[in-house]
Amino acid sequence: MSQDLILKNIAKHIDLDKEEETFFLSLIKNKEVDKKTLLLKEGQICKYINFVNTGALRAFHVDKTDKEATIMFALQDWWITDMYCFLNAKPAMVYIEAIEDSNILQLSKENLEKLYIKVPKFERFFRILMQNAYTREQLRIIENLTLTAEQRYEHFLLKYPRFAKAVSQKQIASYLGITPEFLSAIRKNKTKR
Amino acid sequence: MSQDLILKNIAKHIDLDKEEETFFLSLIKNKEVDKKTLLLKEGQICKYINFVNTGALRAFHVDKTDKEATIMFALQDWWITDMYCFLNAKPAMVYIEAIEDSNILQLSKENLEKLYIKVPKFERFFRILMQNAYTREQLRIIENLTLTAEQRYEHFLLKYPRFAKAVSQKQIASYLGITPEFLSAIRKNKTKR
DNA sequence: CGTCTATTTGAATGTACTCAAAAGCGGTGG
DNA sequence: CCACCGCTTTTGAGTACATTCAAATAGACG
Repeated sequence: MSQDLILKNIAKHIDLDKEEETFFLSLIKNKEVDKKTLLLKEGQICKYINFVNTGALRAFHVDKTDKEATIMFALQDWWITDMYCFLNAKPAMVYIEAIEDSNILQLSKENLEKLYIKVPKFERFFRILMQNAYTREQLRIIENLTLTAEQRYEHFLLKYPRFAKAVSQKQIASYLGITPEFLSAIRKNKTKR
Repeated sequence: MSQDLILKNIAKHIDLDKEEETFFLSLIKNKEVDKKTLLLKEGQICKYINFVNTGALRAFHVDKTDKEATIMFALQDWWITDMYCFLNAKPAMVYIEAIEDSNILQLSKENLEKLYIKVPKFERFFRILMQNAYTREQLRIIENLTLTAEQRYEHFLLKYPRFAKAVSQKQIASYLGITPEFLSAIRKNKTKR
């Protein structure tokens, strides 16, 4: 339940003094969740941005035909939320699920606004976070547009070896935008060569 | 060559006083480009973030097999750059091209850093810009993962009617991640019904 | 141990691509 | 003003990539 990790995460981009650290921590809610718990369901208001202190989360969208699309995984030291709905206080389009027993640190929209007012440096912190998220997603789009499923799977393994170990094939398939059956076929072909 | 538009664009998210406006404008470079001019080529250092004052730009990636993937269009009042390379001073992965005669306002990385120091409110402005870009790309990924090409085309027309008028079918196809031939077939099917 | 879910396998199908060729369209120069 | 050029769009046939459905097998967990 230590809060070292989140402070270190913040220190990557901005410097806080003791008082600012204390204020920030006072705004954070600590939450223990078991594997398979849903932190957010479609249609709910997304109140929090979540920092993974320990464990792992997954954000996914479910369409009318019950097809899942994994939007992102978040392992230790990652931030995750349904950003659109968090920012605009709209009903969530995605589910966020614990894929392991996890310890999550939550920052609410209201507290984030307080934080921006009292410690404007956090504008910078979240700017950098958003920049990184944006460029990551942009790269993912390029890959989705130009690569075959097999190539995307290769890239995924190279870029996110931590994810590849932590999550099921079914979930990887839904991140890549293919069926579990086809991912299985891809893996079979790979070993054959 | 007026700078009203960019100031209005900024005023959507933060309030500047006269002095701050003047300082901001002093950092901006004005550029007129003809249709088909490349503002950025793959491999170059991406020095600027571009604001479209008049005209239209397109960012696209070209893979080993010469296949183009359009990353984004930017019409009047939009910001566009190769964000990853702009931020990290890396060689660009994308081309940015004028798809009409355009008037572009450019802000360099160095000047942006100056701006952050002298007018920290801009941290907020670009945070919001990045947030919006991020959530937009995330939505695009969900659509790419769950919808067929025809559905994606429908959404594109609904969401970006301005784009649909300004750009060629070939470019729309490369934004949707399909071949021009297949987009042509989709359009044929649509009218048939 | 039994149950539930994940993964694999294979056949049939559908979606989108490649290649080639024709038709359309816009700009440029004579 | 028209003829020509280059590029975009259309069309169609053949093919490749990826899905669906069903069933068998393997793993995880209480």
